[in-house]
Amino acid sequence: MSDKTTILVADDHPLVRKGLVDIIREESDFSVVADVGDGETALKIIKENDITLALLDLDMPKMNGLEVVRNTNASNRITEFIIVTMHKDENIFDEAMELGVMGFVLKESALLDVVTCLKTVLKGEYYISPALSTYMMKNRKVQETNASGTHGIGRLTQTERKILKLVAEMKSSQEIADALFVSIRTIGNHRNNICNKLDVHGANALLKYAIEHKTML
Amino acid sequence: MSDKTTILVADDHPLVRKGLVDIIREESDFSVVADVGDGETALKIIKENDITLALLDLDMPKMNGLEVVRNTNASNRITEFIIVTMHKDENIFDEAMELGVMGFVLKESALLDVVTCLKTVLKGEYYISPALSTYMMKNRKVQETNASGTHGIGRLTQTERKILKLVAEMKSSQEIADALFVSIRTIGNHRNNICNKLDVHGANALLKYAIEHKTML
DNA sequence: CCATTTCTGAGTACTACTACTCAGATAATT
DNA sequence: AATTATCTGAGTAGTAGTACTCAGAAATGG
Repeated sequence: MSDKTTILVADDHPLVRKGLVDIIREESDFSVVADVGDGETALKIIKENDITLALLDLDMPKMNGLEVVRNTNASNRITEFIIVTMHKDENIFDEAMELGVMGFVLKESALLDVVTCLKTVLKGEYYISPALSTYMMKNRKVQETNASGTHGIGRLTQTERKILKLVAEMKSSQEIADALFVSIRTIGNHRNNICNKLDVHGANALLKYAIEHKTML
Repeated sequence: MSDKTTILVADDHPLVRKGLVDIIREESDFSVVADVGDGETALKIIKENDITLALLDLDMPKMNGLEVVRNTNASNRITEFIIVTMHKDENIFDEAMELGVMGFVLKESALLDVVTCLKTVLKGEYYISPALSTYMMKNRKVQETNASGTHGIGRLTQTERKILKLVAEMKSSQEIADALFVSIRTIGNHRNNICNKLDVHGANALLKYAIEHKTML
């Protein structure tokens, strides 16, 4: 046994998986110890073996890439995760960042970018596909606003924030009322108070606001 | 007179215009016969002269780049159009494609990419900034779905899909009506037809659906 | 003890969207 | 020439959410 970096590659598309494995094998420091085609198998291997880097496709049978991360996150993990995906979905990107995923690579990137990503993550740094830099900038901006400004969400009470979260999940007032065991009138009042505190107005104003700001809820 | 390719450059920002003209002048096959600062002048020159390629900024005084294209589209035109813009707006991109624009370049691209774009369009091929390839892929996917699948978005018409996109951007029916220059009743009917085709029902059903599926629009 | 905040519930008016029907104009297809 | 699809516009009814006011109960804090 050498001190090579152990890598797991998970992608349900054989051709893509082979491409990934081949390009990684060309690096002498790297050792692909497993390549699998679904999330469940990937999770099993990660839990039972000493995997340094796990390269996970987002769309996989049985368990997607993020679910794999979520299920290993609980225990003390030594594995770092890299998500590979075809789609630039901002919500998925946000969720991946929250889960501590260190690499996020689009399949439209060159294969060599994947190697760059692996090396970067191994150094403990983030590697995000350039095409997603927009999202990163957005989040940074959000955090700044959140830290400094008192205007908005910070002034909401606990109940109000809970309701706003449910609104962001596209629940109707009736559904929220049922979930919290209160009258729909109460929810209506809370929604109004929230609207006033956040200074949002007009049709579906809360729903729109909640969706746009759900990352800071 | 030689048989050089005649080019018009339109951009209201003098510095950008100079940069574009300079880089194009370095190509011996190309001849910049006019550089102007607003859409109206650009349109006039295109109509009265023999312009092969028109490089149009999107945001210009008096008449924007797409409006210039729209106004020359009617007559038998010999000019091919390339739109240059700062913003990645999917709707504008879609509209440009519908108008038959052959090139779409982001200002964040390298200047040399513009030359590549000009040469590509001259060959009769499309040139789209790589950063916008996502949008192109989306459209392709929609067409595939359109051909095969009967369930969902694929069955929507172009207008319906455009409206659904605007809904996903949280525009109200009134805003959409204004944007598309039609009655709000028309938008209402389209929304209803979309709801039926997608089999979604209830309050804000379309908005919820549009937001959840906006990646496939 | 009193004041404030928060949560709860209700009444009322208005607006936006959904749900349904109808219909004329246009363009493409058979 | 007739059919079909699409886009356009309108009418009408019902529902959800916004906007505003009022008010009682419980908890917090001076």
